[in-house]
Amino acid sequence: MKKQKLEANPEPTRSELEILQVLWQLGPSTVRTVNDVLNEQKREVQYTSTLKLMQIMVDKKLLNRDESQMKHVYSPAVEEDSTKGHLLDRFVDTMFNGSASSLMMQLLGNKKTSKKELDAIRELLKKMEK
Amino acid sequence: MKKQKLEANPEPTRSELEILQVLWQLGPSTVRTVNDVLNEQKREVQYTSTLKLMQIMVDKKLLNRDESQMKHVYSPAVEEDSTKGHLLDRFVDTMFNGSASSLMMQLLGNKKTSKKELDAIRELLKKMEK
DNA sequence: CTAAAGGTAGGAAATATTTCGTACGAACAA
DNA sequence: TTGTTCGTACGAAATATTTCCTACCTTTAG
Repeated sequence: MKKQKLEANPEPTRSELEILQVLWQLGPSTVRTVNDVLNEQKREVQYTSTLKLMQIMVDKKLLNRDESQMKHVYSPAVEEDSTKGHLLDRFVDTMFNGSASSLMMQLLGNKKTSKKELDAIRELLKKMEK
Repeated sequence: MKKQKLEANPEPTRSELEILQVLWQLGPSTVRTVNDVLNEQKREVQYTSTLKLMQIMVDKKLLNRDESQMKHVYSPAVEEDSTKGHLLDRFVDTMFNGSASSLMMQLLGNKKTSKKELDAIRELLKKMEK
């Protein structure tokens, strides 16, 4: 890789997103912690792989790093809601031509969307009415 | 690339998805047609790049190719709904921990989701009741 | 017939992403 | 002190994705 595009908001890759999820959930954490969680919840991965990825993410401004301790402490540099919102937007755009209701149709057509989920969604819409 | 994972349903990459979109929309088409649409609607790309990608997609069983004519005619080998459904599932899983209503919240929090979209979604839910 | 236009095939290169080996320093237990 | 454990840094390799150059064939206009 010669040069990264130097975007204002570089999009996290899939693996980077996994790391962000962990940090959004746990708050500021060490590489060790993140790596443990990944191995528990996601997939097997070596410590140094996770380390490297998190270092890259600091370069990309996706994470902040507190180096005051020997064990560096990493925290998200991007907000959860806006990041997910942005990714969702792009997803809707590319997959459903920008139509949120098309996406809903897909969702509702899925067996995997439970009745409980549907009720929650109805609740949401009711609240929006007001 | 040594060996592709040989999955039953290889996931289309971003570029592959663009091509699938075109073919889902237009139906069976030549490389020339697909390439023209991509350059119009998406981004500048050389003819042979699109060709190569579509050839790869045939290998991956994402596309079918009719070689009976000199101008090969490509068509989707995967169904639009199930493909999008699958990708949506994974998206919900990785981004919203499997919660479709969380995704909805994001969507509703977005300015970009118009009133018209919301109405359409309500319609959908109403239909589901029955 | 000949040249130009347009098609496919194949491989190499460019780019992006992910993984990990190695080196080396600090902390800590014995 | 000494060696084991746990940390970071760096670079390279492995993998995946994307782009395009080159060769060569077929069709078509002249």
